[in-house]
Amino acid sequence: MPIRPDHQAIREAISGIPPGRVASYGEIAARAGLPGRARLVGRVLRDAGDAAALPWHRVLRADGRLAFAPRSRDFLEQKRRLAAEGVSLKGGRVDLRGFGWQRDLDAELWAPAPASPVRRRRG
DNA sequence: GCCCTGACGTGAA
DNA sequence: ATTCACGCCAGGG
Repeated sequence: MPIRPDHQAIREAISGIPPGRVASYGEIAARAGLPGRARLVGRVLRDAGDAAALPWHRVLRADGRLAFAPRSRDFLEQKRRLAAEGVSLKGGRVDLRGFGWQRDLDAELWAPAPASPVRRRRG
């Protein structure tokens, strides 16, 4: 069985998603050093199956929707596991601004304006 | 090798 | 919000 550095990197990236947070396929691919290879991430997960101790439920599409058909067994299972970590779906999607692992730049800028001006020198 | 199908992403209409 | 067209590329037939 030839080694698959790519797959390994992807599995590691997935393992790194903290509980209660989620990441998109593309994000994982990028973190694994494989930008643009979102589909490969899906492939790896399919191959891995439920047996692998990977937090597969924390991986979803870039728009916050789960990758499975809304009434499929897998969809429900993923939804259940996410709920168990406090991640909920609203309108069938997860709010990436709240649960995303690497929140995007817009989100950063949107960040609640510091209630108090940042580092005021002693106030 | 060619064609089709994907646990995808993005931009345009 | 939806649909479409592409880009991507590993596998299966």
